[in-house]
Amino acid sequence: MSRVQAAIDHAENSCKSRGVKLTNKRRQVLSGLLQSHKAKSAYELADYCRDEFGEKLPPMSVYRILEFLQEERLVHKLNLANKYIACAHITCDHDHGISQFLICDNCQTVKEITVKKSTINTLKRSVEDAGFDLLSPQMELNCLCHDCKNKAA
Amino acid sequence: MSRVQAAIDHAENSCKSRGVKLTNKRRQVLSGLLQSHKAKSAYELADYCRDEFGEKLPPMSVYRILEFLQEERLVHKLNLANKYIACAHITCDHDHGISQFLICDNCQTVKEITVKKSTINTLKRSVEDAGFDLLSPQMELNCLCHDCKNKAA
DNA sequence: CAACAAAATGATATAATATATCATCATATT
DNA sequence: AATATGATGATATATTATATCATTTTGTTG
Repeated sequence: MSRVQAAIDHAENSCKSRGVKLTNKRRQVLSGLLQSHKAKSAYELADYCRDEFGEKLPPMSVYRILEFLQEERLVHKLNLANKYIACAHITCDHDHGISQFLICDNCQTVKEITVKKSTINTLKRSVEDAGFDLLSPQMELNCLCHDCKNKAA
Repeated sequence: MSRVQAAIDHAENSCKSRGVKLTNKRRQVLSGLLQSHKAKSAYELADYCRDEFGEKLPPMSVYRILEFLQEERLVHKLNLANKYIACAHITCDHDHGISQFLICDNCQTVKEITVKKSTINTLKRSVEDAGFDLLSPQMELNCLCHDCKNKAA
């Protein structure tokens, strides 16, 4: 079974157990995101669904679906580029921690990594020292992936 | 001398020593950002200049000016909200490190703090372990400031 | 099953953010 | 003054996002 299919199956189960529905359109949008290692905009996803599944999906619907998928923790929004990407941990059953997104400045490949608990705690402390409570940290880090680095050299 | 004026004076000098000009319009946009502890959009800054200085400043010019100010490290873009904020370290002469932006979800106040070298190094290592080189990390953290927290309680 | 309620999606309009491009104005330098 | 460079204006348009009302689909209940 493909990586994409496995992720979709997991998402299906996760939704079922949370009492919400992973409808056909939602599955299509999710698979559009799972397909690639680059983030996609809502409009790109609308195009993808039209081209891939022959279904006209208005951008408005895509936005609603993305909102749903984010609530179900299946998708993240990358604010750096105003695009969306599938959560890398769909197939993990356990609730994962705080994510960092490494975005290659050159090829736009995105990699999601999880930070250590201790680093998070350090962070939390410095935030609290500054008079704030951390709600939902999400770091988007401008990087150069080693593939691109090597090509450039 | 006011905090705003002090910052503008510093910016002035910094630009001079870098061989670029802090023009009138650029100064106006910068002062619009220095004025508040909340981030402002390019269009809000255009309005601000019109209202405050009676100068019609087209959004296109604001974007160019913001680009200039970012290059001169006087201004940051907050991607979380697609808004802009003055650098908190304009009046420090030394080059500051990597910034975290704490954004209150409730009142939109932004506070810029600098992370410790050791935390940065930890971060760098985990990024490199994942096959990426860190270019310019900027963390924008969704927070609740203690003022709002106390009011809510 | 019919009737109703709730959830999902469609359609349309419009707002907000951002970029591309060419024209004009201001300022330095010779 | 002539010219070059940098800054700004004007305009068009692209891109991302939200608001709102209509329609369709699905689920529940009598």
